[in-house]
Amino acid sequence: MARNKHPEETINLILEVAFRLFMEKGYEHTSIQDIIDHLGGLSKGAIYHHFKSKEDILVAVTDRMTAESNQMLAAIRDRSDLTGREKLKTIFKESISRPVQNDIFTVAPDFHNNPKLLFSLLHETIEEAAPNYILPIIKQGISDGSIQTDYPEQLAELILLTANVWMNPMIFDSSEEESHRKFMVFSQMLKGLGLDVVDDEILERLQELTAIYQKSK
Amino acid sequence: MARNKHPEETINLILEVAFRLFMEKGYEHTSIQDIIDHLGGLSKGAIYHHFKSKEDILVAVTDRMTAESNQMLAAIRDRSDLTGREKLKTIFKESISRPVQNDIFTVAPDFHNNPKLLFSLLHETIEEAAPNYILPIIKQGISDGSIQTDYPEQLAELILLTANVWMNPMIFDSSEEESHRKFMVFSQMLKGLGLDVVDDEILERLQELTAIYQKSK
DNA sequence: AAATACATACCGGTACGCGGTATTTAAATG
DNA sequence: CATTTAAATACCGCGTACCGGTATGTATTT
Repeated sequence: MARNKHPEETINLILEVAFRLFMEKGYEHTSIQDIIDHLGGLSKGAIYHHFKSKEDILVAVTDRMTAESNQMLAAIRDRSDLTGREKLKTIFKESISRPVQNDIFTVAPDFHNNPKLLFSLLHETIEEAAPNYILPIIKQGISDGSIQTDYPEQLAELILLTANVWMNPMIFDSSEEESHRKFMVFSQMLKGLGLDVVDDEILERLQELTAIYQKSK
Repeated sequence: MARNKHPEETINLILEVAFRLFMEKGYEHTSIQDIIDHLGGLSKGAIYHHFKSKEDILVAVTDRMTAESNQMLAAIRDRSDLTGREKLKTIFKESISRPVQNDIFTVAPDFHNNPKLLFSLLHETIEEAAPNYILPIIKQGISDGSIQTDYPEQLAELILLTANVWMNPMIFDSSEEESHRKFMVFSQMLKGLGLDVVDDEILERLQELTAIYQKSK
């Protein structure tokens, strides 16, 4: 295949194909050859020119998956018109109406056979998203008096772990009712931790979303 | 090597070797040949006679890992001299003094390079341990009035997810101080969910254990 | 001319299949 | 009860297909 004047297109192609295959067959059951076969003429050399390993592709894929959501988190974090508590509330509303991974919901992936991808996401959640996005907001909330806690770091982790993993219907398949009950426990938990950020509007939107996901399966 | 009259001994040997290697080097970096080399003369044929795949060995290994802990949970669940809340309290005490996977703490495995094993454990926790052991106890607690909740299933899941995954120093490497802070948030969370089961004795033991784990690394 | 974007041929290692053999177990026979 | 026999089981180890990754070559762009 002829050399591409815009290599980023090649990179994007590789990532799109890899993403789709990782979702369909799982990371471990997707071979480099599988990816090549769906690249439309490109070869192994192309892949290993742009990525140094298969694992490197996985990291790039997960980065891509979380990029959109992270941008949203960063934007809210950097606003100056909201208290910490209001920012958290905004995040919950946003992540429900425009769910964490928009593309993903159309693919309906199966995390059950994708331990490596799941782990990658888990890692991203705890090591990146929690300290970089949620933690600053909680700290601000402590300063402006809208949040009370002695353990901001742990709170940030626990919130994201619960929200992004436990309540994630792609990871733990839940019926609409179960999802709702999880959310009730979640909001009760937050209240118990001094974070009263869930209102009725959020609750309604969540139920709608879960219904949509169920139908797409 | 001569044929063993008691094949279960061979199976046990394979599982013990596999367990150790999976812990030391991770599942993915342990080859079948590695296992064979530590089997004392047994061959590839022996392995594939008793197990149908490498993955099959992993499943058997994780089953073994959780068996001990599950026995403890079942024993407490079936006692008739305790309220639901007291049972939960007992479980926390037990799982701290004799931690979930006793062997593991002496091996100090690296879950960071073991996504498959981690996933296995996660799955076991949510799909088996929570509904079969914690849930009945919570339900009893509701009956005998020692626990109040409208969402017993979700509570069981959340408790175990938090305790077995988030607070697991093998999964999320924490300093002694961080572990302590996690535990404070955990107990605060339980309190907020209507489960006041953590006392000072439990707290002390946890700190001791974390210190031991830190030193063995 | 130098750097970049790919292609191709190749390497060591992997999980696993499979034909074959030795041993044990159980049933049939004397 | 003793012996033979048939079948099931435990194990061997080479062969195979495939895997991720590398080294090197070639065409295109800058």
